[in-house]
Amino acid sequence: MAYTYEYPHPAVTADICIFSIREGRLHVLLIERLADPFQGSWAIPGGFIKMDEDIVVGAARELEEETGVAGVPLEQLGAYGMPGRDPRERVITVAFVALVPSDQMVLTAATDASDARWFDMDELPVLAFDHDVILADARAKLADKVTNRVTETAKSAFQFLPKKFTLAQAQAVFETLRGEELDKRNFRKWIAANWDLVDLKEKTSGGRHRPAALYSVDFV
Amino acid sequence: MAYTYEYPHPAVTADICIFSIREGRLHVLLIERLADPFQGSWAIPGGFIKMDEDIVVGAARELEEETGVAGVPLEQLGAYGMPGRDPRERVITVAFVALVPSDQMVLTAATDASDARWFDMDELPVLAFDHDVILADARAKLADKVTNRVTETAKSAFQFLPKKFTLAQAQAVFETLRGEELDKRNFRKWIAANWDLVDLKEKTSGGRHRPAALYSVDFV
DNA sequence: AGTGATTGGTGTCGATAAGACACCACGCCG
DNA sequence: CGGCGTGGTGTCTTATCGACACCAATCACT
Repeated sequence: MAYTYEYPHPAVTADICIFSIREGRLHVLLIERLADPFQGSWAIPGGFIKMDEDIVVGAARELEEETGVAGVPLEQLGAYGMPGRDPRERVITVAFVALVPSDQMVLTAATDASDARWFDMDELPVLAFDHDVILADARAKLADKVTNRVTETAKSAFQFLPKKFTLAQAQAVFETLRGEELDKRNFRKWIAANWDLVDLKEKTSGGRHRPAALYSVDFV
Repeated sequence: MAYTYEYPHPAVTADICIFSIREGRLHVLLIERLADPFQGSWAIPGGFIKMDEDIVVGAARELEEETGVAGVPLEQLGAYGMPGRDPRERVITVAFVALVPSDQMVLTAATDASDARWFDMDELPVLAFDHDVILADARAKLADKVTNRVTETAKSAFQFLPKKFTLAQAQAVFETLRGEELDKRNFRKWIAANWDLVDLKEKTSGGRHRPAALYSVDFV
């Protein structure tokens, strides 16, 4: 079956920059391209938009197909459409940013037969197409989102923490997401002011150091 | 001539929200649709992306074709692609925001035979497609851009002022762009801190009131 | 039991930005 | 010459941010 148009149409894809934290470091999920162009290169996962689905829905579908993760808030980054970015045909991609908990992802990436791997953001391979540019923009957007407002995206940050967590653990997560070190006292002021922390009146034990108080978060 | 693809492709357009100030009020340029769908409705100008041009280049081309204005910084707003937003076929549009000087526009809109009109943002007609949503997003983005940073877009604000202007004139322009009234003293502090104003040591005359000092801006 | 290592936990100060707010100055017109 | 209309100025409060240093509690080891 073929589709014919009076005028040329570009292909439109949705690419999703899927960030996670693994072993305390920011990672991004990339897939290895099995076919030309850029065969063997790594690329941001994504795929073609279907004709009957909204762009963000298509992005969510691709995300679920490729990782099994659903219900994640997706933030649109923008459209990238430089001619020649795909040597086969004109492809315009709409990029999204997602932040997903690492443990869900490990599971699915393992069962998924396709060649997908987490990459440390500081050890990226050469990327296909213009995905290096997109990923850099996505990295900046992620840091900005998590830094500033109490958005859905920022709430996802707490998925990297156990239900009961210490403030030091929380600080490590936000430092990783923001890509910079934070002052301990200033961070504690910030998190107390911006999130509804519940003091569980419990303490850690077992470390060869002073026990830490445990907290949980209440979302409004 | 026809173009055939193995899989269906959406059409991709660039729509440009062209803002200007006319008689002290924020206006947007809309065109009347001559053909179905939405024949007779007003719409944001835009058009199809060519296969060999970048999206922002296509947006600039459409802007110039429809208004004669070139060299204007375009800011991408995002992609809009809800299915059914165009009843004919699947159309994904990438929206841009432009701020152009009013006098250039009057000239071109007059020579342009197509039916284009400036609309006061407070007296908008019913719009075709989902252009009401896009325009609302564009309005917010415009206000944000002009408010905060010293960007190219913000520099365009000074195009609505004569080379020699009074601070009251400048305040009126920024109030219009931001959509809110500003405190006189705070505005003067802000503009002095953020822009390189040159005191021309001249004064207005002719008003039945105290003369105003004239300034010009030096861009860095 | 003592000591050192390790992480937990706390408060102040200064700079900066933003917003609220009121009065006199000056030229023109009548 | 008086009043109308716009021009022009400074202080205070508040909130936010970042820089910055010390003691506390537990554990491991001796």
